[in-house]
Amino acid sequence: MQKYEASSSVVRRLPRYYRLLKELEREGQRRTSSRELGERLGMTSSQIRQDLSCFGCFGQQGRGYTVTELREHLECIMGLPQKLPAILVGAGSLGKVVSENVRFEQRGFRLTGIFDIKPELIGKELAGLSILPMEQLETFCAEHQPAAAVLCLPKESAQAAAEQLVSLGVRGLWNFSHCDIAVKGAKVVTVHLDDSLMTLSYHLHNQ
Amino acid sequence: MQKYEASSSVVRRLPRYYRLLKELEREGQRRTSSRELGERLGMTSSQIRQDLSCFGCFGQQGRGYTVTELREHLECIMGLPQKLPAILVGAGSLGKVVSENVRFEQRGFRLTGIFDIKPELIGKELAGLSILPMEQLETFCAEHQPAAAVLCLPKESAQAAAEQLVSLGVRGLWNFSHCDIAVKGAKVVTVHLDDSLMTLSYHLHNQ
DNA sequence: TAGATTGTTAATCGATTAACAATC
DNA sequence: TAGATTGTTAATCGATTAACAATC
Repeated sequence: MQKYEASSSVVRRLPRYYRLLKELEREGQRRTSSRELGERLGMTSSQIRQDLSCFGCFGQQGRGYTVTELREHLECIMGLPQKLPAILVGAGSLGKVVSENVRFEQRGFRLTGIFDIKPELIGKELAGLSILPMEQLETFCAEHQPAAAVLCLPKESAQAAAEQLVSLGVRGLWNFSHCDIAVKGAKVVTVHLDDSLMTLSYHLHNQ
Repeated sequence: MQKYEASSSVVRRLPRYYRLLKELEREGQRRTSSRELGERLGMTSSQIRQDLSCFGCFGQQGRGYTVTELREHLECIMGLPQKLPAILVGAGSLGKVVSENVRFEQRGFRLTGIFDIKPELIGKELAGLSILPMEQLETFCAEHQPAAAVLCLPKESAQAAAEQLVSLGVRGLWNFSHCDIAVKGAKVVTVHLDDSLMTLSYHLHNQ
């Protein structure tokens, strides 16, 4: 596994590049250039070349890039083929939508377990998995070694659950709880829907 | 309505400040300082003072900030009390969760209408509103003048719906469709769950 | 008064853009 | 060969951090 040196500004843009390349593939386009990519994304061709250069050389001077080839390279850079085992903690309405709507298999993960604390949810099926009680979390993790966990918990219990998960070997958290989480030894990516909506409010308020 | 000059880096941090201040209020704390805020958020006190200075002077030299006062200022800066009328377009599973879980009233908006194209959803209730058919969108907008719309549509129909909404007077779009949207005359804030998950994959893949 | 902390100006750092030699 | 476009180095721009006078 190759390691790269890229700033978080660069990493945040990789999925956009990936999305556009898949779109170009659907449109049947074979080759492209940093100029074309830049135009379609509303950014400079310089930035695209600069970003890609963090990871290697994927084009040909004078000829540009092969769409499929570049798309595959981006997939590998982001680790999408690895399909790391992941679990979902919290099977309420939000957890349900996330488990059913997010295409984990195409995004680097494989959902292998779903947990909730509520007795009435245990045994119900979600995304093809039977919801398990939190008491089984420890033995499940020992057996299946999930690398990541999706947190769909109320904010009061999120931090404690995060710490438990990390102690059980989880290295990445995708956090939907309405709070920030701080844990040592794991990467946390938080989705703050409320923050996103507030920035929209800001922009509408300030012209 | 006062206009401010703040970069998007600053705007993105405002909700975090706001969240922390509400937390401090819950903890019963009266006063705080840029040093304390910075420590709790893992950033420098300089940045916090610099960010706030885009909008005015909210502290006292030597004494810091009053928690509640600063929280109220942030609320006004982000326009949270304005409660702009907003509609939801697309009442599928994602739209359902968004309408039921997002606290629009505390985030600058008021949900006044929900629309879907599927006949079997029309008339059903969601977030206290009866789902309306898309055919009524135009007359509804003429009457209620929604300032914003939440888009929970498949990516194929998102762009066209966005354009229609903007032509009907909508000035802001909160986009959950799995695509980017480009419209003139409106602010678009897109929530790319897939992108967020891919950055987690990237970080786990690259150590 | 002495210590603390703001708001702001200056210095530094990092990210974006421009330029260009290499070469397809 | 001439035109196009990469990968990379240099220049510019913007954002973050440091420093400090003002003052509570």
